Amino acid sequence: MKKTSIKDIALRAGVSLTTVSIVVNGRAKQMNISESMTLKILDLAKEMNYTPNQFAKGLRTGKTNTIGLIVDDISNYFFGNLAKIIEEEADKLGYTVMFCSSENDEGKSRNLLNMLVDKQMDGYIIAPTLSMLPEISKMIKMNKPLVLIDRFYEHLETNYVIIDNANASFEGVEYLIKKGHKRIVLLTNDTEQLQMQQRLEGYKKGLEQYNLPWEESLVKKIPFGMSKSKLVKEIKKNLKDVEAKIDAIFFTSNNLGISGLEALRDLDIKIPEDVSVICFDDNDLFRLGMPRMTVISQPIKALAKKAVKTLIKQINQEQNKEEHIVLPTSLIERASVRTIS
Amino acid sequence: MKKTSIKDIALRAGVSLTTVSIVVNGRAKQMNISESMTLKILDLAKEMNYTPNQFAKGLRTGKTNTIGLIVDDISNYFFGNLAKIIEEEADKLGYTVMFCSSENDEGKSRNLLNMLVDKQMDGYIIAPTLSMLPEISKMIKMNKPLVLIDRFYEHLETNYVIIDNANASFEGVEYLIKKGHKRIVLLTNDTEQLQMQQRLEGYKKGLEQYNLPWEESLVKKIPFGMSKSKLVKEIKKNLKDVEAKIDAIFFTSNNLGISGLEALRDLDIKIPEDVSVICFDDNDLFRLGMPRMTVISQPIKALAKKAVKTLIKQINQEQNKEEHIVLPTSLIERASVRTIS
DNA sequence: ATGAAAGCGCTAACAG
DNA sequence: CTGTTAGCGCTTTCAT
Repeated sequence: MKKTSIKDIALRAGVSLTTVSIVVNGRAKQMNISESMTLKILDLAKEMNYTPNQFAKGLRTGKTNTIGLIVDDISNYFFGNLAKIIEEEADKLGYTVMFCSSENDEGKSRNLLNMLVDKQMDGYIIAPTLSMLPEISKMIKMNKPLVLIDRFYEHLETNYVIIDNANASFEGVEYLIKKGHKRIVLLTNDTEQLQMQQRLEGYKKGLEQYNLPWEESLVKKIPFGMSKSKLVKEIKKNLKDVEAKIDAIFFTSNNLGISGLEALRDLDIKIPEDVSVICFDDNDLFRLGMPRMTVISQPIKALAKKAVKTLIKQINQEQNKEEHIVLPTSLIERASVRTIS
Repeated sequence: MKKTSIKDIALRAGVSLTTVSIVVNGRAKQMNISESMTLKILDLAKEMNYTPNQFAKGLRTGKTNTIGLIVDDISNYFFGNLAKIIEEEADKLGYTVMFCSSENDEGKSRNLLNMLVDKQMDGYIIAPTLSMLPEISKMIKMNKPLVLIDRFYEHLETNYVIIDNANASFEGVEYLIKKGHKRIVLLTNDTEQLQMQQRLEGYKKGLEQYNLPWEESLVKKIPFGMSKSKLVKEIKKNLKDVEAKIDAIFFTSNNLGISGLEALRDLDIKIPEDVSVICFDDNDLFRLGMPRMTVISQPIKALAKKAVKTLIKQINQEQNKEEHIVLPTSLIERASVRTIS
């Protein structure tokens, strides 16, 4: 049982391919096809269970109605939710989404990109890793619709939608300081990625503004891309030597926070009695774990919606210059920070 | 700057399209193309940055090297991880994955299915909702490679890979009973989906085997597809009337467990002092929340791998009959169940 | 050992 | 108002 094609319909309707093509593409009216013929063809199409062959269509028109999405890790809370909403939004506009996880793997990232370009997505939403820069530049030169999300490259002219990382981080540190914390560990990743740099900036600025000394030893940089169990070990190692002399820890990501909690538990350090904790990103564990975490929450829904909207605008060539969208975060106060008097 | 095609290469190499096609598809040897020509073409292809046009290829061969994956919700812990591993495995075998979330929405599910079929995936991995049955039957009749995951239809001959739900649930109940619990609430979804039915069966069998009375009022069925906040409310409502007279609660899914914990906290019911708790599925909250949850963990990795393997086998027509794969779960003992003496 | 040509299903320019 | 035709890029059969 083969798929019915436009030809089959034309044959049975006794008209030409063109007529059928026009009708099934909903352009009967503007092409002045007779009502009766239109109806007849539509009926036939339904009866014969016609669906257009996307390859032929794509080959002909170059459009796929598909957008490619590359994130670090689809199983991660932040990206999973992002992906979900992007899919929902895209769906509303008649697009489907092809997801890929880059796994923060240099090689894989670039392959993915090439593969997606191969498959001729109509556009791309990408949480870029550093190694993607050459590929992404190339795509921009080729005029591929593209929006970066969560992070961007400083010297690349392109659409992006991100959060105000530096300010978010500043607010976190400020909050801790106002609660009387002085010695604050920033537990972050050892990466050049801009968003992490900016979170570090915000931390510095916070200390500065409140005349707290900058101490190199309080900034702990963990290598990127470790397995969960390794990460826990690494955090423990980093925490051990400062443990006794700190007031608070600021985890700069979801993953760091989750493994950080595990590490603290293993070390039998109590939150917030022994040390206050604040995390970037929110999730079920932070929301409901004990104690409930005070977090800096990203506007996931808004990020996703803006990204899709911007991309589609670009695809439809309704955009005249790059959009740089920076969304605010919100600090959600819960129970992981004590007051020091 | 247009994409280079096989034609461009042929032109510059001074040979025909055919020769180029053969070479770039790695069939030079078996077609006896001269070594020098092969090399020349390959070099040219690289230099000109050739990548095949997937539409043309697809149109011609009918293959896409893409598999479609439909899950309830990509942002859910279980499905997110499943999706990630499926993608990894597929990638190893040269396939890419197109994900969609069905949102458990009857209408959307069927649209998705049709859309994926439209896009001519080479095969499909589906966590089916009940409403998909007609579409899925149709696909099977059309001989589309297909494997169901997480659940299946009892009377449909098809590949599936699932866990032994009834036994998993039985083991959970047995564990509680052996710890001295007698009045066990099963908090589950109000759905016909087979896996939930089987979890109910397992619960019943557990009670039976240990001569505990079956009480209708201890089985709480929550409607499917609620928002998180509604779900919490609903669980609270269901728990209130039995609260004082129960020993333990068995949540039959990730989502129910998460919102269940929130509900219990709101009601100020302490785990495990006031009530013991056990959950289906594992996640960061269960693993690290307070108290750490005793759970029935699904072998996500194995499920994903088996699903991909089975599907690819079917795509390659190396399969002679349906595979029904049932994987065991494991009970992870943590701290949410007390011993009653 | 290589080339010519047909055709996959569809769209759009042009013709009538 | 509808039909004819060319061509998107690729693979494959058949011919040489």
